[in-house]
Amino acid sequence: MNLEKDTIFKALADSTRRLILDELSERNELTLYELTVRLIMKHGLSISRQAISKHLTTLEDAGLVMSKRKGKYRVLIFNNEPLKNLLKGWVE
Amino acid sequence: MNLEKDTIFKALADSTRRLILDELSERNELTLYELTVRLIMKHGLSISRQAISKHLTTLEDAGLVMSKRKGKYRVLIFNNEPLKNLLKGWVE
DNA sequence: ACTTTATGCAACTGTTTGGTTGCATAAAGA
DNA sequence: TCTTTATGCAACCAAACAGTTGCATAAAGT
Repeated sequence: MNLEKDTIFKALADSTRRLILDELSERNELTLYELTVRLIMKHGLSISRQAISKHLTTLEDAGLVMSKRKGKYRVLIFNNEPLKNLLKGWVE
Repeated sequence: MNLEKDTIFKALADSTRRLILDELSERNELTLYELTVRLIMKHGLSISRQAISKHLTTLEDAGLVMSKRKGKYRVLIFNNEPLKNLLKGWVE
C-alpha cells in the first residue's frame, strides 16, 4: 500500500501543517517558538505550542521537516525531497 | 485557508482513494461496479460498494473525478487538472 | 542559586472519518 | 410483468485525529 506515500499525503492533509511548510520554505531554520509566534501573529491561528509540536512530529515522520538541537532551541528545516515524485503517474 | 486545496489534499490522504485514482488514470470511463470489482479482485481490498461510492463523492468534491450517468450505469472519469499546481511553492 | 525561556511527554476530549448495514429506486433482461 | 442489476441514501459505529491541559526538564539569563 506504500506506507511512505501514505504518511506524506496524510501529513499534507492538514491546513496547519501546510502553513508550517509555507513558513519554513519561505524562511528556513526557524525555532519552534519563532514558528509558533509567526503562525499566531502573522496568520491569526489560535493554537498552542504543543499542538504545533505534534504537527511537527507528523511532518518529521513524513520526512518533510528535519530538526536539530541548538542549545535550548529546536531548529526546523524544510525538506521538499519527498514531494518531488509524489504526483507521478497522475500529472504530466 | 484555501478551502479548495484543503478538499484536494484531504481527498488524496486516503490510500483507497489514491488507488481509485490509479485505476481511473490507467483505464478511464469505468463504472462504479467495474471499479469495485477491480479494487477487490486486482488489489485484494475488502471493502463494500457503498464505501467506494463515498470515496468517489469525496473525489468528486475535490474535482478529481467526474461522473456521468449512462443508463443504469455511473461512468467515472479521472481529472488531473486540480493536481497540476498543487505543490507549487514547495517544489521547483 | 533562582528564575525565565524553550521544549518534551502523557493523559484526556470532542470531532472527523472510513466503513458497515439496511432499505429504496430505477434501468435492463427474461 | 417480474426479477435482476447497478446505484443512491441514511443511520449507525469504532478508530483516528487535532487540540488542550498539566507537569517535567534542561539550557540561558540575572
